[in-house]
Amino acid sequence: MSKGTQTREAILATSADLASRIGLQALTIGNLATEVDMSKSGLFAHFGSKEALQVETLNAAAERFVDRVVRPALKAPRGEPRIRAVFEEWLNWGRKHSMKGCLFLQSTAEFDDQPGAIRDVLEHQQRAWMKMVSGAVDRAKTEGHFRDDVNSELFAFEFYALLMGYQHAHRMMRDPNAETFLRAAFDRLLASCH
Amino acid sequence: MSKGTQTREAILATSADLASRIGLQALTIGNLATEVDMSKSGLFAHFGSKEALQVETLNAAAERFVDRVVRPALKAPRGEPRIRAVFEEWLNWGRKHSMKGCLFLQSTAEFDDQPGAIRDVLEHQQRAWMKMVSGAVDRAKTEGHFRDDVNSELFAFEFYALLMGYQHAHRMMRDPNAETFLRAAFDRLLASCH
DNA sequence: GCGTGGTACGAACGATCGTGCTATTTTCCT
DNA sequence: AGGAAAATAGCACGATCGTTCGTACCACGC
Repeated sequence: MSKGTQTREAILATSADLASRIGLQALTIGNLATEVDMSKSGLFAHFGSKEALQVETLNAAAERFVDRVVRPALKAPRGEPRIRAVFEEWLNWGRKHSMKGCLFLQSTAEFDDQPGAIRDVLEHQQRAWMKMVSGAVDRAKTEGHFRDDVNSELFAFEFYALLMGYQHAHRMMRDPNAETFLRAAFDRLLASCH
Repeated sequence: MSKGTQTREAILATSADLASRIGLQALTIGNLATEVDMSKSGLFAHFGSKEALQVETLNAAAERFVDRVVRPALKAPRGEPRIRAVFEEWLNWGRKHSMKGCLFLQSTAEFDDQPGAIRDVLEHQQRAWMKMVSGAVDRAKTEGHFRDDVNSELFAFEFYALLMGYQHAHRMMRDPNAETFLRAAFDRLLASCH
């Protein structure tokens, strides 16, 4: 790996980190440069514009998300087990970034009202994620794990809602029961599909 | 009402409006002053600091929220009807601010990682809201609408999660089924309490 | 091992940030 | 109606924003 792409990846990792704490808008080239111990201009040269930096931060983070959440879950058998695996991997991933919050949820809230390249990337990512979940539900139906009349898109909606609710309870309210509640609600959701 | 508090309220209304679009951090005294057609310094004099402006924006918005969502719902009979009323009023309130997003959900995502006065205010508001919901559930239990073993805090968790999920589906994904999904999930939640 | 191109830096730009000060205007009470 | 008080504006400040430019360095293929 050339020196260029090497520092580039280091920048993007730190950027995702910082952005998930302070937000993708509040991220500035100056404080990011300080964080990675580079000059503003040296860092800037890698991306050409702040918006490009933001977009690439999201894309790089999404790649890592797929690597650490989606891909591992694919090792579970199709259908319901895989859905449970996605759920567990997501939780694990959240624990790793222990207290740093989810960049996607944060950015989504920030940019849902601001048309532009960033919003477009986010919407595309979210759509892929939702499709992945509803696809897994469809498979669970054909495998016979779920009833035939289960609405897979509705499932994805509720599933995503629970994850958002968990983040809120965990990070904003510091509710020690957050995970317990999440699991209870998730179990109830699964049970409703049998 | 004196001139001062009058412009002050106008500022706070516009501020909540603007903040719910671009975020509470991205809100600047300059663009807010332009929006309300005042000078930067004239506006600034009302609050003394940006943080105070942000805090008061949240508090003023919370007052309006109580006026337009919580208070009207109190006219419904205690218990389950009131819970349904809160749900409907929340949806109505969202429709009024048609496409402007929820300031509280947005700000919560922005500040859940940033200790300070703003986070404190948000946490306090969220806690009051959750307590209001779980309190209504408790009442529904004593009224006999809900089973005795319903966990009111878990209900509040799921309820809030659904509202967040709806906002996400509606605003980020522009999903035309968002409301349908929300209602279906809410009905399922209620049904699980009978 | 040398040259070339990719990589990083320092300085500077105009703009805007939040925040003071000092006038000036407007409101409100007697 | 007049005068104190409140409200608003004007101007300036240091800091920082994203971005540009010229230049130095360092890596790496020949």
